[in-house]
Amino acid sequence: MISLKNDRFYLAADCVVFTILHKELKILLIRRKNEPFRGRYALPGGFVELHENLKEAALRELAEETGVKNIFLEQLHTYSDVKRDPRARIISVAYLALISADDLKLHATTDAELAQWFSVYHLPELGFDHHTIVEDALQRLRVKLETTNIAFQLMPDKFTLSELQNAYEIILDRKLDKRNFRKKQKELNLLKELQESKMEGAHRPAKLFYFKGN
Amino acid sequence: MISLKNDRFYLAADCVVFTILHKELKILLIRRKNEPFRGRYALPGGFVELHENLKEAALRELAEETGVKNIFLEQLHTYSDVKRDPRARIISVAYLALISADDLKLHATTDAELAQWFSVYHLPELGFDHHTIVEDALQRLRVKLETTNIAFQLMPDKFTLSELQNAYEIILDRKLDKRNFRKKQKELNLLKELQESKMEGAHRPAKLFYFKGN
DNA sequence: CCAAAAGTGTTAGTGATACACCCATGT
DNA sequence: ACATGGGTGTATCACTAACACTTTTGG
Repeated sequence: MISLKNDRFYLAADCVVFTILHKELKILLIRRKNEPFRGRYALPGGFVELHENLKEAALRELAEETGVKNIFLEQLHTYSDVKRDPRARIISVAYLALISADDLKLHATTDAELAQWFSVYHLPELGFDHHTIVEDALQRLRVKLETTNIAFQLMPDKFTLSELQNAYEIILDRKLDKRNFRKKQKELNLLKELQESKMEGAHRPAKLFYFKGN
Repeated sequence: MISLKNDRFYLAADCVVFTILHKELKILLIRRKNEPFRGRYALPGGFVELHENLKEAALRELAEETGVKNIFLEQLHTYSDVKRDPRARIISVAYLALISADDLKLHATTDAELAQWFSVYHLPELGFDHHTIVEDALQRLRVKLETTNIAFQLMPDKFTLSELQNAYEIILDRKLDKRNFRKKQKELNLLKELQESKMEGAHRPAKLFYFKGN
């Protein structure tokens, strides 16, 4: 896309990709190579092409910029302020994306030099209206965490109950009660206990579970 | 808009306007004067213009097609299937709109001949993907009804508790317990009782309330 | 006095919260 | 034996659900 015209709309799909890494809730940002906001960070994303729908565009952009596939995507909101992009009339459809830190490592690519993970609590300055988008996404993530099974999108295939609880605590930014958390998980009946245990550190090994739905 | 080109995107804002009328949950549909789907019904809406954002476009279209102003609007979802409009690549951003049947009468306009209210349970065939949009909107309305104060957007300024309960029952499509409903409203403390009563029919007059927030 | 909708409390059940100790392991 | 995180049950509180009769009016 060399030059943008002022007699039409352009459509972009931008992704707020969350993961949990090093006990922090992180989002993926890309350092911009071009104007506007050259050198600043922004959400991964780009222009939708005429032959694809929005979700396809979001998946394609993510694959190109980060190498990630099979990612969980949910449409968040569409941003349309007339002046949100100085170049032209660009409408951005934002997606909430979740990925397990495990899956991440498998897909590192060449383009990855420009991509970087930031704690949501220590973001750099972002281009466009991307701060607003990130806030909306975080809010949505929290609501969904407490009302759906979305959390498992952030977990590896096998995980311990403490790891799961940690994920909740990190996202909600508050402590949860261990016994109540485990009781609830048992009642929800979404997890299947494995025979394996996770051995690490000088303490009792933790049982591993996987998400079986119901 | 005479002819549409195939080298670009067009943006539309479409509204699912709910109201409660004659004890039914209704949505507003417009009979199409032009191809495609000429003669069929479709959601009110139209093309976004370059100088306005999506919400402004939705409000403008509603005003033009129905004369309604000051309506409650919330962005619902963006629909982008490549083939959703046979003419060109048209992306539709759908809005959930709520209006009190009272406010409605005040704003009837000339264009209104083409606009008509239909029970959500007895819709005619709709053009485009508008059936999907309506279903999504209804689902969202129900969730919001139970988690926010959105219901008051559908009520007149003054209303009785029975009228409010009726609105809930009509939207959720199930009976609610009268005593529990009233107790909950009292606890929520969002209503202010007026001195007036509503006298109609051969029975005890009902106290009127208005929504004061908190 | 009859019909019709308004109005009003109590009880049981279910889910959320608060809280403290023993267990299995590595060093 | 000690340090570390894993694992477990019970009591209280808050919210939801079920349920029936009296009141006020117009006709």
